[in-house]
Amino acid sequence: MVTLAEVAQHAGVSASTVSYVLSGKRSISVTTRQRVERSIRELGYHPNAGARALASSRSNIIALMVPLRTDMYVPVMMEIAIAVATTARTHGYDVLLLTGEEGPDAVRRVSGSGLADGMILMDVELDDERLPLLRETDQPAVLIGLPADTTGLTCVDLDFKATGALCVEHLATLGHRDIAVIGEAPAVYERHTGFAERTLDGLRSRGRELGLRLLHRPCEGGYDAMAVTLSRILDERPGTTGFVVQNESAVEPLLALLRQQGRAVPEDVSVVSICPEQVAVQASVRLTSVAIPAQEMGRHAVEQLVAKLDGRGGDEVVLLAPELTVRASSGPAPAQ
Amino acid sequence: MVTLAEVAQHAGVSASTVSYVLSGKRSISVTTRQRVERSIRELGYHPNAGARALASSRSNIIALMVPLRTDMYVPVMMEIAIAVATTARTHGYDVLLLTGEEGPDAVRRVSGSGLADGMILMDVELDDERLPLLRETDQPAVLIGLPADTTGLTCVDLDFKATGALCVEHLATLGHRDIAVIGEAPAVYERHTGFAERTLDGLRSRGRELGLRLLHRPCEGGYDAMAVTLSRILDERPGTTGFVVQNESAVEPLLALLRQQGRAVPEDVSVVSICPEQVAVQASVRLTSVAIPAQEMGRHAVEQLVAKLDGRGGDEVVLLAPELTVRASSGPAPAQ
DNA sequence: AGAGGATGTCGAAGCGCTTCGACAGCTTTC
DNA sequence: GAAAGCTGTCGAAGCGCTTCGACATCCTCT
Repeated sequence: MVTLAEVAQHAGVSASTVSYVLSGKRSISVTTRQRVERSIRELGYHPNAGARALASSRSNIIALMVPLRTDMYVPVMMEIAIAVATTARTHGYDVLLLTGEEGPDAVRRVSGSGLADGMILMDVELDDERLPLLRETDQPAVLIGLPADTTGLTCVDLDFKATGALCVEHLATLGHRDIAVIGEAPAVYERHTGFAERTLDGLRSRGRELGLRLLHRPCEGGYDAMAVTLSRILDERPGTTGFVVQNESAVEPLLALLRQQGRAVPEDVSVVSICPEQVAVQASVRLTSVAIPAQEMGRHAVEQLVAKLDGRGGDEVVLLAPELTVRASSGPAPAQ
Repeated sequence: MVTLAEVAQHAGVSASTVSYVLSGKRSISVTTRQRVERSIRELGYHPNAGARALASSRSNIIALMVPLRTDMYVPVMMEIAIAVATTARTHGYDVLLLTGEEGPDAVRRVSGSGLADGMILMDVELDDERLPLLRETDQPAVLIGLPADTTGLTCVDLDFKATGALCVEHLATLGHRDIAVIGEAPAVYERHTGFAERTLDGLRSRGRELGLRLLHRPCEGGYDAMAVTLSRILDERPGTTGFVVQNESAVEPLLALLRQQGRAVPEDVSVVSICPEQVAVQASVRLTSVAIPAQEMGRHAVEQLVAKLDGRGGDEVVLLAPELTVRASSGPAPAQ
């Protein structure tokens, strides 16, 4: 293993000079710099991460805490994780993958051991038990998701309230009056995951303003659960012509069931989905949807965190504006 | 930040004693150990990761390299990643998430900097460009997937050849003679991803033994691509009654199309899928399938790697035996 | 009783890096 | 032309831990 000292000797300079070439924290003459850089290349030198962390008390590592559960939004999580990892690299950071399993202790362990310089938490619940710890250890951190109390925290998320509003607006504009909302699994609401509630809030408040009739039903996803949910909805509100779906694994079953019942999409019924772009495009009917900007969220989170670590910028809540893309699943409401 | 020295002072012992309590590498009297452990708890001590890594040249970190591409098997990847992370924790390791973006350089960087003690590579291609590096730096590593040349490497994977064989056997047993194989996207084959080719190998060789007629077609997945692929298949082999599908995003479109054409599953046509359990269960027809044991693969990979790092065990290729679960999508071939 | 072996603890060296202060050799300034 | 200021480089200290050899003690054999 090549060390700084060996590089220094090879280049005929002192160790500190090599260090300054690497960090750029002091000015170095052009000739010296080039000599050192050449030695580094020739010897194939890579600074030892541990030594660096010890001496500088900076590990250049960001911890990413993903939920253990794999019951929802897996592709979104993955996309975020990958975006976090690649964005982090462009800022010189690596990413440590923590699962929710360890629970809040992970926060303590990571901040106590100096393993990571900061953390990004995904799947934040409204009243997340990791937050008190985060505040008390004042770990630089960024949340993906929005807890109930955001004071002193930096958060990044899609503006789900606006998303909900956007969906009903679109359907209202097309003339739909009776709208059913197929939501996430009941467990998601029980857990008080913020995004589900905020979406609902947006749907309802804008729906009320527009004078729509809204019916919200959580749904486990999958074909069977969707069948039950759908028939209940149609029993209760036979005039339903618009659907807003916020549950990836309910989308395709819903389309299949509607088709099966002879309800044509979008002629008889319009469907708007809140889901990743890929799902919307690959569905059996190309879906009018509000995309979940997973990459953006990951990127923003890293950038906020890096800014914090650099002493720039403070606590901020970044809500990304939703964008609705009209595709083949929504159209004018049928004449009464 | 609490240091070892502070703990030592608080407990009235030397620093080395505390270190030995922590590592268990020398015997310590019960009373001393308890005193030290108490101090650790009271002060909330966490060993500094950097210092530890520097002194011991062990970081207790495993690097996990996931593919950048998110075009296939995303939930599987995620499940593996999570299994890797949680299993690693039970062995005292953390996981560093590397994306394919950096390419082979990541191997150099990680092994050069001592950032990680070993690595796990996912999505290994038959002739993967990371392998020479792995061999030359002799990084302890485990591959998930099987390259062409496995000498000197430890690999973990599903036995895809046996998986292919199992699928055709099942269909043959039910009396199907004309079988179509819906494969991964053409790009996957072009990239020479081992698992796709091995599956095909298993399908073909067992199919030949059983005297079946096999037709293999790659497919992009999604509704439209599947529609084209299916109609081509049925043009060419109208008597096809069995389908083997190895492409998550083709499964549901296939079922929808068959339904639409009035071909009942499993009465007229049987479908066997190679996919994660969840997909099989949630499909509109519960699918007879060979599950991709993502968790198992992640767990095995970590265990192999940890064994290597502990100096136990050597190079080995672990192929997990496939298991076919019969569900509602396969049945006896229709009478001619 | 004294040699020899366990057992438990300590001191010190050193892992590879960053960073601070020092300083030699310049150039600028009045 | 001496004082003052830059620039570029170096030496040394120290980050917090592990680990090696040394050394008391206390047992256990003959």
